Amino acid sequence: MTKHRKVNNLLGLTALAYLTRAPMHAYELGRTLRDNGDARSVKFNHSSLYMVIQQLAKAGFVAERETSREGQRPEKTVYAITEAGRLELLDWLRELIEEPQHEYPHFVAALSLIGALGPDDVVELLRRRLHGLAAQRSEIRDLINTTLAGGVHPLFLVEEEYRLALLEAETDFVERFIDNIVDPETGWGPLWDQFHNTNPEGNSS
Amino acid sequence: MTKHRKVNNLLGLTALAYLTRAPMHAYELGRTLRDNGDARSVKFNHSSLYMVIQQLAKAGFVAERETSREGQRPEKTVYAITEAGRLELLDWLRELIEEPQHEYPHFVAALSLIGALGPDDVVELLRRRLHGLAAQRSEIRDLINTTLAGGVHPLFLVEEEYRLALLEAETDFVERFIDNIVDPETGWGPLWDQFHNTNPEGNSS
DNA sequence: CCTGGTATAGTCAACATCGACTATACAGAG
DNA sequence: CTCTGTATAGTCGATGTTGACTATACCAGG
Repeated sequence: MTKHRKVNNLLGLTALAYLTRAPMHAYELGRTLRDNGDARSVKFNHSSLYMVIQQLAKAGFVAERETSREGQRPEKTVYAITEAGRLELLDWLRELIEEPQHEYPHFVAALSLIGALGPDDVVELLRRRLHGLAAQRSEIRDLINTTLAGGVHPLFLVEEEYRLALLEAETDFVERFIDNIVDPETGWGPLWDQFHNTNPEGNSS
Repeated sequence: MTKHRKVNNLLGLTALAYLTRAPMHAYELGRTLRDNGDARSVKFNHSSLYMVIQQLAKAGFVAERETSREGQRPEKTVYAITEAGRLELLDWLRELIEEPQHEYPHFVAALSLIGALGPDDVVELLRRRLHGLAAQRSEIRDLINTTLAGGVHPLFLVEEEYRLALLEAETDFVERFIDNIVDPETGWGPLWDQFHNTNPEGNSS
């Protein structure tokens, strides 16, 4: 049933997690997040961070600790997590792990409208996608290998392993899909072509 | 390189696709979308639709065709796709299929912060997730079976097949993850526990 | 005949997001 | 010693998204 959270932005979750380690100001949080590579897992936008922290403060999950300035630089406001914030973090994390969410990946949307393109066109595009997928996979594999080589426990790489698993599944899917289209015996090509030509807009119904 | 599109909302893409079949007004579009089951593939919100159509109109991808009213009901404005809109639709679809996008699923965010919870807790939550995943999978399988039984070509179900493939991959991943935690020989449990107790906030660095 | 639920059709204001901008400090190139 | 690029720290405004609201029509149950 996915609760209505006062702050409903995963950047907020990440902020709470970091603030349990130590009070920080917004910019520092952003930097840590980037350096830690968590920007790969959570959509991170510099200005969103300031907004999210305001929201967290308004909701009582973090509290302003002190504001200071060094020289002529802009003032910085340090925030600390509150007890309510700790509870929210744990509750939210538990929910995210416990309940699979219905999400809307771009590729799903594209697939649902794929009839608007012709089969030859699609096969070519899917082949290019396979290259992209291979690139992403090897990028992740490199990341994992070099990180593990640095002595980090695999627990801290689960999110990358997960991503990798999904990319592999997608690759398999795309390969099967291509086969389904081009198979000279049972391929969907001819039928699709026919449909596409009499009905060049596509999408079912 | 993902172009900056004037309308950057997949609901807009879907709207364009539907409008290639026939001019429609906003509400009708929404209904068709729901009845067609495309609301499962694209995040659909009643009021977003009106906004998106305005955007499409402003960008010149659709044009107001006529406005009419029946009885005392609100006026309805019928929109038709333009030539620019047709081109945009094809170009956009091609891009979505050709280039895998980096996305940010909720579960990835949760995994990246999972150290904030203890291993026993996590195992329990993951087991519950497995149930949820199984439910989602069988829901999709039912949908596919009944639709195919209705004589619909599998091409119009690729998006559900894709979703199913991802859910299966996720299931495998979660099962492996649980094993990695609980394995009495090599399991991460003890180490994780230790880490979690000396450092109850979690997250690497 | 009245009432509740739902389909029709759309608007609106609150809130969220994101790119662009401001402004200082500082290190290195030339 | 000036110039340029980058790190620091944050604000602002345009745009997007969402839930809640308005208002009519229509059908079924009691």
